[in-house]
Amino acid sequence: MPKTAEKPVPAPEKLIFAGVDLFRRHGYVATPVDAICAAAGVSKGAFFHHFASKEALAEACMDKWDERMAGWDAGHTATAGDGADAVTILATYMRRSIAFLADPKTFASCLPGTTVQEISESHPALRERSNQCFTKAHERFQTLLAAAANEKQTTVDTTALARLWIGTIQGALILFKASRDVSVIESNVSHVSQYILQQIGATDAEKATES
Amino acid sequence: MPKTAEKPVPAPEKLIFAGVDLFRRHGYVATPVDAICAAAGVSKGAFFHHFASKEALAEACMDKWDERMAGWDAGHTATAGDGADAVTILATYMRRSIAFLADPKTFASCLPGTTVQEISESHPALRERSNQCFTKAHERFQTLLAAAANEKQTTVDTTALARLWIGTIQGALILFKASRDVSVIESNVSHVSQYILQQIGATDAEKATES
DNA sequence: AGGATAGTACCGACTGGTTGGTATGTTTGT
DNA sequence: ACAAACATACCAACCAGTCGGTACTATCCT
Repeated sequence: MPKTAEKPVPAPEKLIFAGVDLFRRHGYVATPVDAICAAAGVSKGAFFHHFASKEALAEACMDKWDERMAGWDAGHTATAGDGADAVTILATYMRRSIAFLADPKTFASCLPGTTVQEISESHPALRERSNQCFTKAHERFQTLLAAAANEKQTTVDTTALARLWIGTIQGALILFKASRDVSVIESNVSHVSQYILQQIGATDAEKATES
Repeated sequence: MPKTAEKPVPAPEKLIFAGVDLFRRHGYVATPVDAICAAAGVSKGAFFHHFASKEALAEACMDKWDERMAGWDAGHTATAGDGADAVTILATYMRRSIAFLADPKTFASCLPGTTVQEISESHPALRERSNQCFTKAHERFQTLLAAAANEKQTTVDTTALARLWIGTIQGALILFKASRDVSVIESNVSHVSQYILQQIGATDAEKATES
């Protein structure tokens, strides 16, 4: 047996993974440190060895979340970017986002969105992290938006439209959590994506890109 | 002193009032019963005399919230309803909603929206109440929408548009909580109100109603 | 080589404070 | 007198965070 590597996932990573999952499902306040440890298969001693506090773990989770979302965005543009025009890239990005958001397996709850509501007035550092997640996602989307607008020679407030996109997703997720009806996500987000394409000046043909 | 009436606000009402306020600001989980009692100036014994549990109070708060929102909606339509056409009523309703939502004194946090995120997976009864609040608000808005669509002889999915309206508000409030920037609310909600009016088939003149 | 030293990762019993809820008694309106 | 409306003291469970200790490895001194 010549070192048949069996990577021993380090405790911090296991804790972050479990934290993201539990915080998303039960919220920051309602998730006890013990539950995170149990889910990660790690002792409490190890937890506080690697993280100064529960809040510190939450911050790390937020970073992880942003990393994941950035990865998803990058993964998309890498696939669709080959030779396609900017409007098509934007349109397919939005269409794929809908499918991604509506899939209960991968999504159905946004970490910063869930967290910021509870801790907005009590944990300034965590609020700031949540805001950063939104800002980063905003910027990534705005890039696609600006390219499309430039291609169409239209002058639009890409900042406002990007905020609308992020906000629509957050709102749709809340309505989903209340109603348990995934169709809200699809309905709301696709309405807004139509509106955005229209503001950019896309033709009807461009709006209806293949999946 | 011939009974110079000084209505002795009953304890349940005081508790509901304080509950709505605290739950909105700190969330359901992070708000201790003691804090609600202190804010209401009521003893803990009185609390559990009137409410079976913390969850029962939260349900009552949710009802109170719905009542308030319904009152606001009714108050509006009573003012604007005199002889005005349905499209104008809808347009001014949405415009006034923006001002209402963006005013930190009266709003900046929605009780069912804040609550449902935390308790969606742990308190089914509370989740159902939150959903009811959304449904009721949805129905009230859909009425305005249907009247306007009927007036314009346009066929639109008023259910979808009403969900979009509610969702947009929820999303805008999350982004506001993260960024502390009220302009997100104004920006997002007015974009969607433009979209809705456009779907209804309103003229540009109708879209730009006086405040 | 090998023993002392030090640093890192980890364990789990424990602590001090908090929480939702209760038990028991007192006041108040009728 | 009797019940509803309160008040106070209390409890068991729970929670974030601590602390003394162990196992393992790396480094250094002789």
